[in-house]
Amino acid sequence: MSDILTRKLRRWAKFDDQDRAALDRLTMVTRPVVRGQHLIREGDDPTHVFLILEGWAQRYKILPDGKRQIVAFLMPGDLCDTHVFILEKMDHSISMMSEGQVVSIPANDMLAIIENHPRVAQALWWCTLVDEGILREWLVNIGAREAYSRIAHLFCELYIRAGAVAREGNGDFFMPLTQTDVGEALGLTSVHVNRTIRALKRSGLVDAAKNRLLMLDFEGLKDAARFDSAYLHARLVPLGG
Amino acid sequence: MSDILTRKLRRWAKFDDQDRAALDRLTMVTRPVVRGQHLIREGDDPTHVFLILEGWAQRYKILPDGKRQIVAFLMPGDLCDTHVFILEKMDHSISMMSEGQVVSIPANDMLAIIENHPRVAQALWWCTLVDEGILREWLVNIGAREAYSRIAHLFCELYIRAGAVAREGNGDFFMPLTQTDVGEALGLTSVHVNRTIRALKRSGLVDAAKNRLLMLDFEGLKDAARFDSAYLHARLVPLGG
DNA sequence: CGATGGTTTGAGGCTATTCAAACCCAGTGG
DNA sequence: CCACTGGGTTTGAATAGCCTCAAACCATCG
Repeated sequence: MSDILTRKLRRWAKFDDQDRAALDRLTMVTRPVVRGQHLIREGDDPTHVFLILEGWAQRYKILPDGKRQIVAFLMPGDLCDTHVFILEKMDHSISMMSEGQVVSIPANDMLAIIENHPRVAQALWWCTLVDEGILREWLVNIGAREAYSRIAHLFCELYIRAGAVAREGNGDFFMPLTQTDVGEALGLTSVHVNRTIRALKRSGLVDAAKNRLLMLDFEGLKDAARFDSAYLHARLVPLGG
Repeated sequence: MSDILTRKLRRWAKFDDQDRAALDRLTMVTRPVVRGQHLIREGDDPTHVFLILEGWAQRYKILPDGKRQIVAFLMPGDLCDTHVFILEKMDHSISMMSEGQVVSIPANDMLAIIENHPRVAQALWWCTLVDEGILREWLVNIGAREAYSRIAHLFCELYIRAGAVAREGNGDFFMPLTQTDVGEALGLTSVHVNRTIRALKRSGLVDAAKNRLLMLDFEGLKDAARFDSAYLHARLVPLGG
């Protein structure tokens, strides 16, 4: 189960046995985490990189007036800030949205693998670029789409990133977001998110249960969102197994 | 003038003569560009990295319905997508907002310098991280602030990034954005941007002329924006000379 | 001097917010 | 086993912020 990183990175680079071994060594010591637990906080001095093995996390900032803006969702296989330890201080926080398992990788180990395993370094670059692409698309989503398509777009992205497209036939997948979370990610109030999600349900596009989202009509949802998965780059090709 | 990159990167790493020489070699051949000219377009296969020497550029995406969302402003010293050539296809376009000078750096030269000059590589990483931080802050800005403080926030960022804080005593600096640009960057209509900017003027915080912004009360503007420059990291320390 | 691109202004309408309360469900403890 | 609690969802009514459409204005430029 903890070779999830290798499996993810392998999409973007051919690794030899040494690469794989080095990656495996990183992910030896896992640590259970509970819902709400912080991996790191704004203002902290980052000394470790986190790898999510199980569960979802959120990256967010808090404004002086108490408002919260979520700027990313992290799911199994995602690395938090591969190179953030270059900076002095975290400018945001990361907390778990569900229970799960994570690995804390010391900065030095990370640096070492980057120096000694160019193919791994390249794959990590790739991840960073994809993350940046997601950030840009979020900007487009919040800046240029209205609530209905905005929420639809987020659901499409999460569906694909969670790898649920090909895996589970029925379209039901783990998605531990509250409506408040959705609002804080998309710049909407939870009240409006509620009303809009029911509109999506009424249209027969999705349904929801606690911690689960049910894709009833993925094509319809993509339509509503004007969703174009190009920005996720190769992510959407799971090539299962 | 074309040592602007070296000067910028020097903030984050100590270079030796070879580092400096390698950087200088990159920026030998400059190319004049006019306002509106594209450096690269969505869908293109990126083979070069661009360095802006003079003038401002914008990074943007176009939606199916024709709406445009600007996701970044680039100014002298900024590199466009240091590693984007790892990806197959551009997922956005970059065009000049004013005339200027740029350098096109072949991907291979870029790769070579990263491999052979670890200090330069590290400084480039730093730039990428800062760019990502800016992207996150834009998300917060669009998602969680109302028009008045949102525009104020953008102006604060541009003022600092343009290096105008310390340099020009009077607070007047080059800023080639139309009100439409501001709107497309912040998720507002140009009409509303117009009204809001006049409100900022009425409050005595800024004034504007063609291609110029005049900071009348930077402290007041920061207040209005709840601006905290931490996300720009070391950028704001110009250490002139 | 007309053309063009950008700014300004007005009026009306819609989207999303605010505030407030009710509701539902799962977990907890008496 | 039922009352209680707390987090999350749902609903309503009133309002604010921002948008749409439309037109006028202004400066610059060939």
